[in-house]
Amino acid sequence: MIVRTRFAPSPTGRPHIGSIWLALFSYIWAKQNNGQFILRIDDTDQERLVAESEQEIKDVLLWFGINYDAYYKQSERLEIYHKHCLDLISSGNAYYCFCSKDRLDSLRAIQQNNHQPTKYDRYCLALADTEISSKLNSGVSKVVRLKIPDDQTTTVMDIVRGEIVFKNNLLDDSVLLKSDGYPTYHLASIVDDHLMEITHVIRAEEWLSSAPKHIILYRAFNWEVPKLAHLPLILGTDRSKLSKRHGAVAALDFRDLGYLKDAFINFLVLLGWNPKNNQEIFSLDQLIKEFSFEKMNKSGAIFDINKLDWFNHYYIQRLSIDELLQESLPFITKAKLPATDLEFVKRILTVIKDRLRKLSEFQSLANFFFALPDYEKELLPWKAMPLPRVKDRLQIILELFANVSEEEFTSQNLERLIKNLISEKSFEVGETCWPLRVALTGVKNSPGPFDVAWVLGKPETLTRIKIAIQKLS
RNA sequence: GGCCUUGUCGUCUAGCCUGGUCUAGGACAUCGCCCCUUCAAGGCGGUAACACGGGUUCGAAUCCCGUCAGGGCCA
Repeated sequence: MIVRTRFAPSPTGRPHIGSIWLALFSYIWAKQNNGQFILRIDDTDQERLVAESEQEIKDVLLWFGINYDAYYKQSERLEIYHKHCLDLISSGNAYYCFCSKDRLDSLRAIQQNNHQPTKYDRYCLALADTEISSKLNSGVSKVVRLKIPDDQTTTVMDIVRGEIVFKNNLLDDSVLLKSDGYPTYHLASIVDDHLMEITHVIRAEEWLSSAPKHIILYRAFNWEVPKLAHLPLILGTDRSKLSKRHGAVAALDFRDLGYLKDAFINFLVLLGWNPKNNQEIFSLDQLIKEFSFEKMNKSGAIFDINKLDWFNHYYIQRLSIDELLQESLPFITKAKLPATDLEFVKRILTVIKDRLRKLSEFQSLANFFFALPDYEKELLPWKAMPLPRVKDRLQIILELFANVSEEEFTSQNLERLIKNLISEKSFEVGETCWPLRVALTGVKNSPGPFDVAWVLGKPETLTRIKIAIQKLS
C-alpha cells in the first residue's frame, strides 16, 4: 500500500510556523516511503475564512520546495459530506438535533453548576420519526450529531505516544454537520482522509482529545483507521501554544526577514525531532533519509529565534558569492539601494558575508558603500589623537594610494602597503587604520579599511580620503 | 472544573526501553580570554539541568508509587 500523507490547513489566517512544521513532517514521511503528499484546504469554517490565506499556504510550500501530488478543497466537496452524513443517520450512528442555542446554553449551565461533564443530553435522539420529519419539513434550524456508542472505552493508537484510552461516557455527541450545511472538522476530515486514502494522519497534539471521536467515526463508517501521529506543539517563550501574540509567527515572514529556506527547515525539524546523536546540520534530503517517528519528542518545544539565527548564519557562510547574490537581490531591491553594478554588489557581499545573519541586514551593513554618510570629523581620530595628526596621516595615505594602479588596488596589497608604512615610520596601528576606516565608511562599525577600499575601488577611495582631509581643514 | 498529555542546563536536546561506563554529553544563548584599527566573524575556556517526595536495589536521571508544575482539548 502506498503511503499517503496530507497537509490540511484551515485558511483562516497567515499560515504559521506550527502549521508548516507539521507539513514538513508529513512531507518527509511521505517521501521517505516513496509515497504521496497531498494538500487539502480545510475551508469548512466559513466564518473564519481569510481570502489570501490559501495562496499564502501555497507560497510557503513553494518557498520550501515542497510539491504536492494532489490538491483538494473541502468547500468543493460538500455533497460528499452530506451523503456520508446521511449514511451515518440511516445506520443509526448519527442523528438530527433541533435544539436551540438557548436550550443548549441553559443545559450547559446546569451541568456546570452540578459539576457534571458538559455534554449534549441526547434530547433529540429520543425524537419520534414523525416528529423529525415534520421538523425537517418545517425548515427549523438543525444540526447532525454523532452518536457516541455506549462502549466502555475507545483506544487511540498513536505512533509517537502509544495507546491512549478514553472513556466513552465522557465523550460528547459532537456536531458533524452544522446548521449552515457545512461539515465540522470531525466529519469532513475523516471522510476525506478515508476517500483520499491517507495512510498516516500527522497532526498537532491539540487534536488528540478528539481522536477517540474520529476512531468512532471510522468504525461507524466501517472504515479502516489510518495510522495517527500527534506531534507536540510548537510553543512561544511563555510555553503556551505559539500564536500571533508571540510576534512574528507567519512562516513567510521568515522568508521576508531573510532566512534561507534550508536554514529554516533545518531549524524547524530539530524542534521536536532529533537524530539521537550530535549531528545538527541536515538537508531536506538527509532528513527524508533519516527521519523516524521513534525519534520524535513528545513534549512541545519553544521556538527560539537565537538558534534560528545561528543556523541561518551557518547556511549563509556556506553559500558561494554568486548564490549569496541571488538570495540577496530581493532584499537589496527592497532596501532601494542603487545596486545596478552587480560586480560591485558581489564585492560588498564578499566583505560583509561573515557578519550577515539575515539577508535583510544587507541594508544596515552595506549602505555606506553606496553613499558616504555625513559624519562628524570628531569620529576620525583614534582615541585621543590630535586632529592635525589625523589629517597628516590621511594625507600620507592618500599619496600612497594614489600611486597604486587600479588592478593592484586589492585588499592584500593595500594592507601590505600600510603595514610597511607603519613599521617604517613607527606609526601606531590604530592611529593609521582607524582614521582611514572612518574616512572610507563614515560609520563607527564596519569591515576593515582595506576590504572597504578594495570594494570602493581606487577613485572612490581617494575621493573619500580627500573628503575627510577637507573636514579636518 | 472534567478529560488527555508532558516534565534533563535560560533554549533545543543526548542518556531512560536493556539500572552501574553520568563527578549527566552536544548545540544555541550567556560570560571570560585570545586575535585585534572598530564592530563582527573565528579560536579557546567557563557558568548552567536530572520538578519534588517516597519506594525497589549493593547501586536510579534511568524501574514503581504519589505529589507538584506546565500544556492541550471541552466548557
